[in-house]
Amino acid sequence: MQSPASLAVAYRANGRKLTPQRQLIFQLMHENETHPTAEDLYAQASAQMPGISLRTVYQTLNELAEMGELQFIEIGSGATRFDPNVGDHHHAVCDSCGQIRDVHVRGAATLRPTDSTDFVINEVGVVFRGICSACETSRRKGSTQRGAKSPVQQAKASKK
Amino acid sequence: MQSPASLAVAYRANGRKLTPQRQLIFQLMHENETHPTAEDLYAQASAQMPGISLRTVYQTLNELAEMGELQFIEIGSGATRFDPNVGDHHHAVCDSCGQIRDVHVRGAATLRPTDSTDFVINEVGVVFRGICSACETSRRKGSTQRGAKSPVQQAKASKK
DNA sequence: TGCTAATTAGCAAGACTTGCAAATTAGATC
DNA sequence: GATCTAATTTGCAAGTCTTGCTAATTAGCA
Ligand SMILES: [Mn+2]
Ligand SMILES: [Mn+2]
Ligand SMILES: [Zn+2]
Ligand SMILES: [Zn+2]
Repeated sequence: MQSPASLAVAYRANGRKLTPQRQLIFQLMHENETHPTAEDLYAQASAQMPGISLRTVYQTLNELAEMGELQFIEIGSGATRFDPNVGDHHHAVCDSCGQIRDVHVRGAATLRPTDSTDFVINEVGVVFRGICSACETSRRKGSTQRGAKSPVQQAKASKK
Repeated sequence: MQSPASLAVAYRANGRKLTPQRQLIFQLMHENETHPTAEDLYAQASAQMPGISLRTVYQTLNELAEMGELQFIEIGSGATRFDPNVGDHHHAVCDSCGQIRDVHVRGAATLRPTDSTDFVINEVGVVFRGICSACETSRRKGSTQRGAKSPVQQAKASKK
């Protein structure tokens, strides 16, 4: 699934209706590479469809996830991020700006624990945490780099 | 840091006090292999120290994280789970019961994205999702296994 | 053109976590 | 041991994110 055309098919297959709201959200989500939050999407959707509700955005995202059209990503920075790319890929998270970018990792799919052999693995996810080039650059230019905080701590601190 | 003895040192080093609450939480956390939530810990702590507040549990966990004594784990199932093990290890999450177990993965630390080379990596995390042996067993005994839901969907559904 | 089940919008409420301020206390000082 | 004070704990209000509920609306079908 990638084209809006087959979106109708996917929805019908699930006994669901193809509403303007659903079409818009699906479209916005595929135009967006940033792994946005529901709120992010809501803002974008509102611009093109004034009156659309945040509730509908959440509902649609949940449906699409159920239909296997997208995945949720939780990096512990508050709101859930969503990802229209359900193919084989992984993520690099910048601990400074929170950006999540797609990355590919050779051999990731075949990684296995050296212990816990009695566990049926359905999925392997790799997450890299670090600093993106943009943040690294601005950081060198004398920004106040304080003592190291864990990614989570940082995420939580930035909420304030 | 592992022993309660050095806990005092760690706290002092940070200009902090060694309170009974902090000692208890630290102890409980090291006795616990389940990657419990703050609420889980609060329940355990309350048993031994009636009157301790949930607020204090959260506060202490945050402090310990800042001090590098523990890490937070977010698997998208609601509450944050905490992990007293800050050493090199990874996790296997059961999509059925939510259990998180520690696993080791050979070569995980040296994994690198094949793309995004302009990213300074501080940490590599691997998460396996699947079904634990306990769930797999009970599942075979005719339990009602419904259609596949994503891990997150399942986590959210189980909240209701 | 009507019918009806599905969907939307709006708002209340739930789950988890943090802010705040008054009361308490660990640890230093005398 | 008694005193002092900054740090800590509590309790509760409030914040953030997400979902429950239901009246009004609408897509898709006859
Ligand atoms: Mn992605
Ligand atoms: Mn662990
Ligand atoms: Zn960055
Ligand atoms: Zn299980």
